[in-house]
Amino acid sequence: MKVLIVEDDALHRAYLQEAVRAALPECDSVIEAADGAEGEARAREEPLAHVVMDLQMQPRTGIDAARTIWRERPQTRILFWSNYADEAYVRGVSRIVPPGAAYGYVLKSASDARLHLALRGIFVENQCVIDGEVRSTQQKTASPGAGLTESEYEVLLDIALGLTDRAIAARRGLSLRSVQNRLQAIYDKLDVHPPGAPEGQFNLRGRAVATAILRKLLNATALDRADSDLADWLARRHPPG
Amino acid sequence: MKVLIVEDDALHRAYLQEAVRAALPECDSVIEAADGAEGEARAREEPLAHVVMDLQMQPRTGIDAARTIWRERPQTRILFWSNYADEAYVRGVSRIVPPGAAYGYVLKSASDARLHLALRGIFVENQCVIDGEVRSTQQKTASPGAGLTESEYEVLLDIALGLTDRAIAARRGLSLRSVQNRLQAIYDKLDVHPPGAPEGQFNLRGRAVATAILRKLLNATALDRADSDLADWLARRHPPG
DNA sequence: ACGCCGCCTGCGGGTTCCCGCAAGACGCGT
DNA sequence: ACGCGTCTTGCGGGAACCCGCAGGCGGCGT
Repeated sequence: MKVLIVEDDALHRAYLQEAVRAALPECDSVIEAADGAEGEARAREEPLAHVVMDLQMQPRTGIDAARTIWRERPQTRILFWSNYADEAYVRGVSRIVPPGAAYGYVLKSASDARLHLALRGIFVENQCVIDGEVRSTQQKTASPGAGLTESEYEVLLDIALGLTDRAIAARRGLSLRSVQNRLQAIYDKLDVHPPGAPEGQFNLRGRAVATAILRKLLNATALDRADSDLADWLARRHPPG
Repeated sequence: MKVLIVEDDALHRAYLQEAVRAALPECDSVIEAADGAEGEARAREEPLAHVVMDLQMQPRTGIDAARTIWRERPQTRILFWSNYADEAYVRGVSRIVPPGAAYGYVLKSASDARLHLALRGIFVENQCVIDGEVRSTQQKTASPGAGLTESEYEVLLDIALGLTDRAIAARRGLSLRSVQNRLQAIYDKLDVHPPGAPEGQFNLRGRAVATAILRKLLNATALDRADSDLADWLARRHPPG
């Protein structure tokens, strides 16, 4: 068995190397990559079916790398190893995992034992191993009470990018009023309406984005990706010239 | 000489311990703390004049800890050791460093040699040691051409929090129009005006926040702090009841 | 078929935002 | 004192936003 480690922090990389060798005696070769792009290249070179992946890397993130790896070989088993369980990350991962694939999500703050179990569970037993904390935020997004719909989440990204209602309507193929309906649903679910403060204190649109960021529903990398997508779409609509 | 290390990641803490012992043979005792609150406590217990401080910690950040340490003993020398050179962090540090104090800002991606030099420069030679990358973003904020004024930055935080123009005016003691002037200056400096896209594509207010985040001018922790400040202010204005 | 429920859509109006114009206020150099 | 630049404030209007109301679809249980 070969294992690929993609992680930009040298200390963490060394620690992972150690942990993999300890947990997987059947592993005869460990390959390291220091960022997303290098990780994709290594995975392409030789048939690697086992990857440990950091999420926050520059400029290509772990999600970017995982997406291309899974696109080429959906059976690859990937263990995501991250500092945070932000909803933005969890959503990002959920969106790209191929049907039936085994993967894992373990926090860097987890104990050696937890990491050990996850490595064996995913790479040997073909299970999905998700840290409890991650699992709970995962469930929050699915519950229909709170938790935004996928389409509401898209609109949330759009207002976070600073698009007008009209632009969102054009982009998502909706009427203006439908966009505003989604917005009201978002305001409602994010509980933006002033609790004790007088009316008119908040710009709901702005406040929604702020609370989304404060609740880790949005983060800088998610915004970054959304902004590139938007740039692409704009370029297609108004070809350069 | 005693040195205090405040860092939540165990691996990085161990690495720092090693680096301090290697660079400072005159250091006879190294004390460790795993978060901001513990760091403040340790610094208070014994007269510690030399601190290495991580910035991103939960729940009390390195900036929080440094502020209280410096408030009690302004002569303390602090080396900030962080993953990023986000303008939000750099601004946060600049705001709290006491006049004449020696401090440093080194990135975690720096080489052992750079860290070594910084440790000796700050703790022994009483110099300020700022990584080049950090220095350049520091200068960007000072140049009057680009770079937001302190007061513009405040207003930027306010709109990022979702306040209305009127609320900002009340909070900052300005007229409505002045707030809008600041906003226009922000829109101008952040280059929010549609480059090729047709007018009406963007909600300038929202777009300004988005580009500020994309350019690392704002980040989640800065927003978090601003939101607490806002909550305090609201509580003072509308006492609970 | 019928009613119910959810989502999409148009209309209307009250509020907020964006910004050009112009009149003070303050500091600063000559 | 004078002129100049920067900052502040008021006014006004066009655009965008927030949202209640009402009608039109499509699915689902009885």
